[in-house]
Amino acid sequence: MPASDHSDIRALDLFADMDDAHFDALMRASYVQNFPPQIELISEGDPSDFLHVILTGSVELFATWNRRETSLATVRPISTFILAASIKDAPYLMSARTLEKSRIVLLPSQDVRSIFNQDARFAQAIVTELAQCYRTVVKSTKDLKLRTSLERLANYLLRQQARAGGAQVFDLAAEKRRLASFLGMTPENLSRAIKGLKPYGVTVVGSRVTISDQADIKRFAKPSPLIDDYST
Amino acid sequence: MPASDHSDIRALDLFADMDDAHFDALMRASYVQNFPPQIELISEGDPSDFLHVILTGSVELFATWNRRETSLATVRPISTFILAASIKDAPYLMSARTLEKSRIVLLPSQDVRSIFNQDARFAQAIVTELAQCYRTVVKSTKDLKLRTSLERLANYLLRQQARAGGAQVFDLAAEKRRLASFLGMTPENLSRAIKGLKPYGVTVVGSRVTISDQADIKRFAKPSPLIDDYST
DNA sequence: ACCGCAACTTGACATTTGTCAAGAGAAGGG
DNA sequence: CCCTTCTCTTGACAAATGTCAAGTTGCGGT
Repeated sequence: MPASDHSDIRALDLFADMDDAHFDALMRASYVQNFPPQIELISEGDPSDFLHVILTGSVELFATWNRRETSLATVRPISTFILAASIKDAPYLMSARTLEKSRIVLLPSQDVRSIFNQDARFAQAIVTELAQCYRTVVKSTKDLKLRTSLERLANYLLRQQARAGGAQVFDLAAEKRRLASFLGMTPENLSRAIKGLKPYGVTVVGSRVTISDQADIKRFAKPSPLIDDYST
Repeated sequence: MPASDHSDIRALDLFADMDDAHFDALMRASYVQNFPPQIELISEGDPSDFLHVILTGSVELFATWNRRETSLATVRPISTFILAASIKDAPYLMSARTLEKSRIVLLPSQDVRSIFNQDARFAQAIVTELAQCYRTVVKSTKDLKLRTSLERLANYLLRQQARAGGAQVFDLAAEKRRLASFLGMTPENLSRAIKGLKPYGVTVVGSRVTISDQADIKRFAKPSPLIDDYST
C-alpha cells in the first residue's frame, strides 16, 4: 500500500490517536484493492472478515428481504464501514456494493479486534465512532416513523443543500432510483413527491435542485436538529 | 443505595469487568430513585446528564416531531439506556417515560465518561454494548423499510413467542396502543392486522396471543436472523 | 355489583403509497 | 451519429394505511 494511503487512513478520527506500532501492524496486515462499479463487496449474513475503509469512489449499503431491497446509506471517502460487525465478530447486517470505481482498504477484523483489546486510545475512538453511527440510525428511524415521504424528501433536500454550502442551486448526490429507495419510497412516488414540493419553490431538473425560497420549504419541512443534524 | 442494587448493576455486562475502585466510585456518585408511572424521565433535546439503569419496572423510549409521537423501544430490567448520548455528551435523541412504578439508578454522565477514559475494560464493555445497540436499530430499520405492517406484526409475534419460551399461548408485553406505535402503524390498523393474521392461525383475545400453527405463520412472516434475532 | 373511563374495535371514507404499463428523455458504445 | 439501454416520468388503477366517528369491551375504583 502506498504511504499516501497510510496517511489518509491515519487522519481518520478512528485511527488518529492510536499507537504508532499498532497502526503500523494494522497497515501491514491490510490489503488495498481497486474495484470496478457494481461489485458486491459484502453480502449480508456473511461473517465479517474485514473492516473496510473507502479511499476513493463510493459504496452503497443496502439490505434485502424476501426479494425486496432497500438502500440504507451511501459511504463516501474517507471513512470506514461495518465497524460494528467487525468488532462484535458478528455477521454483516447490510450488503455493500461499489457505485463507481472505488479504492478500498481491507483491514482483517481479527487484527482490528486484537489491537482494540490492547490500545485504549483506539478503543475510545471506536466508542466515539459507534456512538455516532448509532445516533445516525436512530435519527433515520425517527425520520422514517414520524414523517411522510413528502416530508422526508423536503428535509433530505434541505440537508443536501446544507452539505452543498447552502447554495440555492445544487446537484443531487445520488440517482433518483437510489434516492427513492433511501427515502423509503418507489421511484414513481419520488417523481410525484418532487412535483409535490413545487408549491414550496423547489424544482428538480435532472439532478439539478433549485430551492428558490429556503424559508418557504423550511416551513413545510420543519427540520429538527434531533433528526436532521448528522454531526451531533 | 442498598448493596443489593450494587450487585445487580455489577452483574450487567457493561459493568462486570471494570475495576473495583472505578465501579465503587461510580456507585458513590450515583442516585437511586423510585418513580411513579407515566413520569417523563428524559426529554429529547436535553443535555445527557445521566446514564440510566433500570432496576425494576419498565420504561418507554419514544420520540416526537411536529405533534406526532412514536414508540421506539421498551426498556426492561436490568439494563441501561441512552448510553450513546452519555458517552458523546450529546443531547438525548429520544424521550423516556416510566410505564409503571420503576426503580432507576442515575449515573452522572461526567463520571461515566471520566471512568471510561481510565478503565480499558469498561471501555471495551461500552464498545460491545454500543455495537449491540447499533445493530438492533439497523435491524429495526430493515424491518420498517422492507416489510409491510402485516409482516412486521407477524414477525413481532414470532419474536415474542420465542421470548415466551416458544409457548403456543402467551401474553403481549405491551398494550396494543403502544405496540401499534412501536410497529409503525395506528391502533386501528393494528386491530385490522390482527384479524389479517387469522388465516394463518393467529388469534389475539385481549392480550392473549395464540399461535395454533407456528409453521403456518412462519411461512407468511419469513423471519430472518438478520432482522429478527436481537441476540447477535 | 355498579359506574366511569380508557382502551380497543369496527365501519365508512380519505389519503397515501405502490403497481403496472407506456412513453419520453438521457447516457454510453459501436 | 445512431442505436441501444436504462432511467425517469406520467397516467390509470389497486392496495395499504390513516382518519373520523361511533360503538363495545374491559378494567379499576367506589
